Order: sequence, then structure tokens, then C-alpha cells
Amino acid sequence: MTLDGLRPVKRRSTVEHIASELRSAIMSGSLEPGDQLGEADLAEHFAVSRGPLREAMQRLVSEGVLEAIANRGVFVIELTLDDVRDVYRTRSVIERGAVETILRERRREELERALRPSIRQMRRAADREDGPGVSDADLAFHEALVECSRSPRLIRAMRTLLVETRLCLGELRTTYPDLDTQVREHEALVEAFVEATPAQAKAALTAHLGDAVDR
Amino acid sequence: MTLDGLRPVKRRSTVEHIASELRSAIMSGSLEPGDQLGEADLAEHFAVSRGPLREAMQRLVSEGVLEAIANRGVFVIELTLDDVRDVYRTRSVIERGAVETILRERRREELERALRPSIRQMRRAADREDGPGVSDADLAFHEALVECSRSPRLIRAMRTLLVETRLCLGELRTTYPDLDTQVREHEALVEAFVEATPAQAKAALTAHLGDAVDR
DNA sequence: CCTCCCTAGATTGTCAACAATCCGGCAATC
DNA sequence: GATTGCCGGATTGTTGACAATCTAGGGAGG
Repeated sequence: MTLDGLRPVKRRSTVEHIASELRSAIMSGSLEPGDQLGEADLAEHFAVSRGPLREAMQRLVSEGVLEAIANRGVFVIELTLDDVRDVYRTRSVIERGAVETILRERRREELERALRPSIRQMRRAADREDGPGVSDADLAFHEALVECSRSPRLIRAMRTLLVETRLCLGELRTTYPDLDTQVREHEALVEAFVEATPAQAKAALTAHLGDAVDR
Repeated sequence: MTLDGLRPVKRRSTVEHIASELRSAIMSGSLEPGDQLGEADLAEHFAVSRGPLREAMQRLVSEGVLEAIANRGVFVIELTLDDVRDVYRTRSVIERGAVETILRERRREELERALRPSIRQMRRAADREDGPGVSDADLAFHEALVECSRSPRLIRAMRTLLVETRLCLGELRTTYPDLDTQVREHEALVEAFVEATPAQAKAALTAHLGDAVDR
């Protein structure tokens, strides 16, 4: 009897589901920085009671995506300039760690395979002048990069950072200079990962994220 | 009217307090890996209802310190060997990032000041053959290191990692080889931070954490 | 006109009870 | 004798109601 394929029953709990849904709402831009998450409204929207909803919100609070003010409510965090810098600095640290791990394990080709879909997605979006589409592909690129490290803890840290990155982008999403430049920059990154030394690859990442924070 | 000193009113919420208390219980060893956290018992212990308690537990679940199994309860996570490796690898990434930030900002002497107390604490513990005391000072050392970076996101990631580190140590706490060696290793780290190049400092950290994972 | 106080409304924080689910052991069956 | 079905006990999941707190707005007093 072979039961390798049928994964252990792990129906996602209600709380987990709501938390994921809220994260998506932020990623999609439905929830903007400063927005208040009224418990009554959201509970009705999800067709659950306030209990599970509050538990889900507490999760996002501990992740730093939501902010709870006593007797006032919970709000989507508003990022200061220092916060933006911190997000990109931390991303640089995490992503370099991921690249380091992958290269040390001699998994260059696997990394390239993992990044290819988001590169193609980004190029298609750029061809049709779809700025938001390029941004989405950008996030997908960096997410795939860290996921390729197979480190649960790097991945978890990255997930929160991507949400925060999305919060930065939200407002100045249209101000990107040139979409093609953005695409080429990522293609150059992949090239560095595949062909350059680990130190050079990390340096390329640092430069890439350093540029981003200037915008 | 000068009100720089009087920090914004931020009475810790009940949930925040309980979550912090649970973290402390794990750090102190009261809660061991695999232990179940019965809602009724804990709620009575904290003299609150199950609602706030559940919200606090959800926070720790999202941090990865507790694990929730549907209709079964929440448990302190049990770390596999792969998890231990991942914890130390991620710590290496985070701590190197912290050192990098501090050195780039030319704050060597500040870092040394921040680390000195834990070094002294560690030496005192070693002198009285207090193994657990040395471990506590060890954790305090690495916590102070990351806190000195002033990066909220590095600090937040580190906090969870320290709890997980404490969970690894818990069982094999007495098996440490030589307390004095441990102390000298940390003193050498400080020296590297203060006097060596950033690259050398990071390499020293990597080696230090690489040794630890072997134990 | 400005300031302060106070009340009304709304929102959050907490609670105790109800419903659903799961684990253990026991008996029935093949 | 091993497996299956079932029931009792306990724990978790969810709910709706109650209590506490805060904000906004109007009115009295200076």
C-alpha cells in the first residue's frame, strides 16, 4: 500500500484562512496604509463571529503588518521613510542569505528555473506597458528567490517583508521610470546568480535593492 | 513645552502581556517542546477568559513558536535536526546583517559598549561553573548585538530565533564542553567587531554559529 | 470667541455558554 | 485474536451579549 501521495489531512483552520485573506487584501491594494479594520464589518464580510476574526488580526499584528491601538482598533501600518529603508535593508540581508545558501548547495540551475517564470511574467507585463503587472512580477521574483532557499525561517521573514514592500509601492506605483530597465535589471541578476561568484551575486543583489530604496 | 521625554501612552494590551509571558515561560524552560497549552488551565492561571488567551496564542503561532492543530490544541514546537540547522543558518544571516549595518554606520564603540554587559555576565557565570547562566548570557549577547543595529525588522526576526535557540538548548544544556572556551570565543568576537574589517567580522560570526550548530 | 466639560454614539475588550470535534476505551463481530 | 463500530469524556471552535473605553459634537462658562 503506497500512500506517499495523499498528504496528511490539514484543512486550514478558520483563523489561518482569514489571516491569509487579509494578507491578500493588502497585497492587492484593497487595504491601504492607515485603513482601519472594523471588526463588525469584517466579521460580517467573512461570515464569522468577531472571535476568530480577532485572532486572525492578532496574527498580522505580530507580523507587524497591522497595528493595534487599545480601544481604538487595528489599522494597516503606515511606513515612515525610516521604515522603508529598514524594509529594503532587511530584504537585502534575507535575500543575500538565500542566495548564499542556494549557491553553497550548488543549486544554480534550480534557482534559474525557479526565477524564470517571474522573469517571463515581468517581460510580458512590460511589453504591454503594465506597470502594476511589472511590480507584481517583481515581488514574485524575489519571493521565488527566497523560497528556493528552502529555509522556512527565511521564507517566513520574507513573506512579511513582501507585504511591507507592497505597502511602500502602493502609492508611488506609477512613478517607475522605465519598465524595460526594470526587466533588464532582473535578467542581469539571474545572470549574476548563474555565472558569477557568490560574492558578486550578493553584491549585485545589494546594488539592486539599494537602487530600489532610492525611488 | 518640551515633551520629548514622555513617551506616547502605550499601556500594553492584555494580549500583548500574555504573549510576552508565554514567551518568557518558554525562555525560562517552564514550557518544553511538545508541551500542550491547555486553554482552560492557562486562562485560569492568567485570570482572564479564554478569548484574550487564544488571541495571544495565535500571535505565537504566527511567530512559529507554537503549533496549532485543529481541534487538538496548541503545542510548543518540536525542532527537528533540519530545524536546528535552519535556526542557526538564519541567525547567521540576521546577525551578519546587523554587524554589517553597525559597522557601516561607524558605530564600533557603541557596539562594544552594548556587548560588554553580557560578556561580563557570561564570565561571572563561567567562574562559578554555572552552565545555564552562561547560556543565558550567550543569548543576551546575540540579542544585544542585533538590537544595536536599531533595525526593527532584524530585531523582530531575531527575537523569534532566540526563542527557538532556547528550545534547542533546553535538552542538551549541560553537555557544553568548556565554559571558559565559550567565554573566550565571545570575547574574540567582540575583538573582531572592533578591530577587524567588516568582512572578517562577518566571517568570525559565521564560524562561531557554525561551531554551535555542530553541538 | 475660546475653553472646558459633559453626554451620546460607536467601537473595542472581555466573558460565559453552546456546538463541534477528537481521543480513549469497551464491546461486538468476523 | 484482530479489526471495526460506538459511546463517554474532555478539549477546542464559535457565538452572542455585556462591560469598558474612546471620539465627536453641543452647550455652559469665562
